[in-house]
Amino acid sequence: MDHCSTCVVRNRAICSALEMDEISLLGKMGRHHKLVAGQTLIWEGEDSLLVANVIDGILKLSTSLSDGREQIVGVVYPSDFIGRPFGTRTQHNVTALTDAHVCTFSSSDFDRFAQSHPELEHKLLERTLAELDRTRRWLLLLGRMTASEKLAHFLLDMSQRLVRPDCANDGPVDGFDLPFGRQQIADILGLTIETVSRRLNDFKVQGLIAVPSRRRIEILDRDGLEGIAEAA
Amino acid sequence: MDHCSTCVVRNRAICSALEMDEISLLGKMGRHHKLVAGQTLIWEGEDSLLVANVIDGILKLSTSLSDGREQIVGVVYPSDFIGRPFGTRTQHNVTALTDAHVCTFSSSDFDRFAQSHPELEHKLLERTLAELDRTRRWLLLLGRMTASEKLAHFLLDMSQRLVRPDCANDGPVDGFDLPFGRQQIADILGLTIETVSRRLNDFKVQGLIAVPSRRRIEILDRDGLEGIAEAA
DNA sequence: GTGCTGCAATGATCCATATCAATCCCCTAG
DNA sequence: CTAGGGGATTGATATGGATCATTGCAGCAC
Repeated sequence: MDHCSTCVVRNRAICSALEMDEISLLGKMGRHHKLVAGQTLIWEGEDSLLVANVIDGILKLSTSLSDGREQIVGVVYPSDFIGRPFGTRTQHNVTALTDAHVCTFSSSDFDRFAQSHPELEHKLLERTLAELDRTRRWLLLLGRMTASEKLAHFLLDMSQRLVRPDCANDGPVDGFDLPFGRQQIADILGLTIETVSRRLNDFKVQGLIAVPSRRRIEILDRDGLEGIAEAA
Repeated sequence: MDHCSTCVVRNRAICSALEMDEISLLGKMGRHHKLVAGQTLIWEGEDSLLVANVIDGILKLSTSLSDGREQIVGVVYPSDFIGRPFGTRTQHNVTALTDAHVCTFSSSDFDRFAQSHPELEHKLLERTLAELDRTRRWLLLLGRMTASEKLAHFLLDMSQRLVRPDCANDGPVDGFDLPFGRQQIADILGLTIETVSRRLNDFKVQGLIAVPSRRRIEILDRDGLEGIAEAA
């Protein structure tokens, strides 16, 4: 597969510290993949050592127990990295939630490139530290919050994340389309579909949100929601 | 405060990629602190930009809600790093669980040093990636496991982590002293003290463990515990 | 239109864990 | 020795969310 010019261009955002010809070098090493919604890129326990860069679309990282209980452990957006460089196997499934484009690298190619480009490693470190912080806040949510608090947090978080990429990014939006079905929301928050549905309905009744269609959410009373989400 | 030779020596473990004189340079920038059990090094929301390296002892990272509910989001062992370099504030409390020694650096000093020592950044990246994986597995535990499963996992995890530093590290040990009280176990697992106590007692009755004193645990039937902890 | 199919909403009931309330058991001070 | 105190255990009860079952509804094929 030839190198993909989209990857080359998009990698610019991530490798902004590198000069142009090095960016295209990285781009040439990558392979471009189209994923359809629901398609899994990496399986938990699979031994393909793969690293990727999301060009477009939204993906989930998930792990599950043998009896089918599933927990989503991360949601990945355009320009984010996927996978585990430096010789360790990826620990979770990576599945596209929407149609998506990714640029994959063999872990060893990427490692070699990264080792000789400290600026890239630095960026990666900053991102990883930020992701770790986000994941730790998520622990608080899963371990100590009620269903309503979880959902309020989730909706407020989504309103900040799901800004349309084509528009100027100026803060949270009050109406957005979730890339998740109810089951996935449940798997993010450690709840069941039914509880998600009921608490969402509570919010509707209380006039905090409107749900004009299955996946569409409109926040009507942001302060009210924040009141439920409470203090950090 | 003078630079601390212990820090210089211990930093060797972390900065093994660096030559000796650079290690002592880093050591010289650090300040050595003694912490007593229960003492808090960094408060959530405090604006001290601080980074540290644990020399000795065990510390917890925790966040809490305004009404007092607390979640431990990380446990830190000797040689681990604490804090958030590169300009972001630490997001959680850092509290010593045992008496501890740490070597602190001002975030800006550390950043400057790290930027010019890619080997250090690389190590830090590897550690951060590993910690992220561990934290994501913890999400599964908090979101989808029952109290018994949580506790079984916890005990098995402890038996691997709490190898005595003075002994050869050859795998998990079946008897160990927890550095946590019941409340802290509860705050790690997202449970209440009472539930921790009861499930622990179940394990005792089932002959899986013995609890000769408050903080001591002896694993009598490892396979049995693993059966409860189930599949990943 | 009719019927199917898959998700979401609603309802009824159950149960694991939280909550509230006593003890109990070291451990230390005197 | 006794007394006091903080953590841990144990007990009784409440409840949030899970579970099981049904119904509703939008999209699509025919």
